[in-house]
Amino acid sequence: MPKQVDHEQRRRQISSALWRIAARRGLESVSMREVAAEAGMSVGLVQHYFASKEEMLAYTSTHLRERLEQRVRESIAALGSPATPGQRLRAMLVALLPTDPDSRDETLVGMALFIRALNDPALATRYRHGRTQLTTAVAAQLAECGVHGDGEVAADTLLALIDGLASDLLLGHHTPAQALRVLDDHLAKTTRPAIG
Amino acid sequence: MPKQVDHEQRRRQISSALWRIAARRGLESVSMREVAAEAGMSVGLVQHYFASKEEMLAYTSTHLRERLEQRVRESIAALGSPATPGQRLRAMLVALLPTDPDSRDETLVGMALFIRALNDPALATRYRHGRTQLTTAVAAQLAECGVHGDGEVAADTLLALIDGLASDLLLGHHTPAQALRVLDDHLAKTTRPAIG
DNA sequence: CTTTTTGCAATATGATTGTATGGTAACCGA
DNA sequence: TCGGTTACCATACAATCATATTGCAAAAAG
Repeated sequence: MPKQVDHEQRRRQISSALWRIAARRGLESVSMREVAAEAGMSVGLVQHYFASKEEMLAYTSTHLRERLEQRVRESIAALGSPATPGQRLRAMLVALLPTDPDSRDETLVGMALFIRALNDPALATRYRHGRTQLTTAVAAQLAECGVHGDGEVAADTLLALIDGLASDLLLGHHTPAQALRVLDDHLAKTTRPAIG
Repeated sequence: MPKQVDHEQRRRQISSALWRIAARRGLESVSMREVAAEAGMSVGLVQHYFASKEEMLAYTSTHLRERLEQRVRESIAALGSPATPGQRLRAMLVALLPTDPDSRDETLVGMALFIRALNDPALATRYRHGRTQLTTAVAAQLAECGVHGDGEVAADTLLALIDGLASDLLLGHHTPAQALRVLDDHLAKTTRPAIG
């Protein structure tokens, strides 16, 4: 057989082509042919790595999620070692916002896939688990900040706020600076009394 | 000609068929044939009232927006005449949340159309204007509550929160009761000191 | 050496898409 | 009553879709 190939890398390569198309022209423009062309390969090869379009979209969905988690980790790590819990919380939340072209594309496609998943119970369940994970992670950071009251409600509040700000950023209703102002304003009012 | 027909009513009827399909099986399942079948008419008749699919989607988008504004008005009106500014603000925000099957369907389709609009500059501009209108309206209600600080930031915070809560409701991460708890918690912390 | 197996492409298939066209029947204004 | 307009349907059309099939060349396995 021809030189052995890294399956996972090929899948990522195809998936990247997919969300480049989806980001530029929408999920509805994603077809086997378009993806193959963008990835610079034949339709048959795309089929070789993904049995169906559905499988390709599902893979992209988890791939995007992994990249998101990585961005969060990197954002926290970039703070350096002497960082306060409050700084880590903020870094985490900011990393969830689409503030540069790359994250903008990822968020845009992620939202399109999310909406799509709402009409499919199985997919929706996966997103629901992911969403619960996020709440848990944010609540943990909040606990380290020593906030008073129900940490889970506070975490859900923050994540809902982030989700809305993300939409506003994609729409162009906010600039990144404006979105950060809204976020910081909220953080100041809700966590500052406890952080001191 | 056959008995004169109310064009606007026909358009609404077709548009309703469209978002019934979109809510149940997603925007990607919306086709001329499906819409015609759901509306109980021929494809040709749908074409008679909408020159293109794009026009049909655009109409649905503004139709949904009108219904949203109407829900907000009704929600405020339902308070009765002796209502505090704080109650009016809350009624307005709650009306934006998908808390029953009908509003759930509308929000779901509205979000799908929103994501779609992000890849079309002209449509995005319309949504941006609508979003700005909302901020203005909420800021006005906030002003009546006599809040301190930047009313526009507070309004944008509230609307971003609502948007995120709407997503969480659609996903099933929150029940309506949970979403209201998050909203009320936030309102208490941000407006109560001023309302007294 | 064969003999598989594997990466990859070309093409076939049948369904579905948005839209265009041609028609029929009903009703209005003249 | 008659030309013209309108509501509506059936169907045709070319494009595009996801997927299945076939084939071939390269390299690993025997």
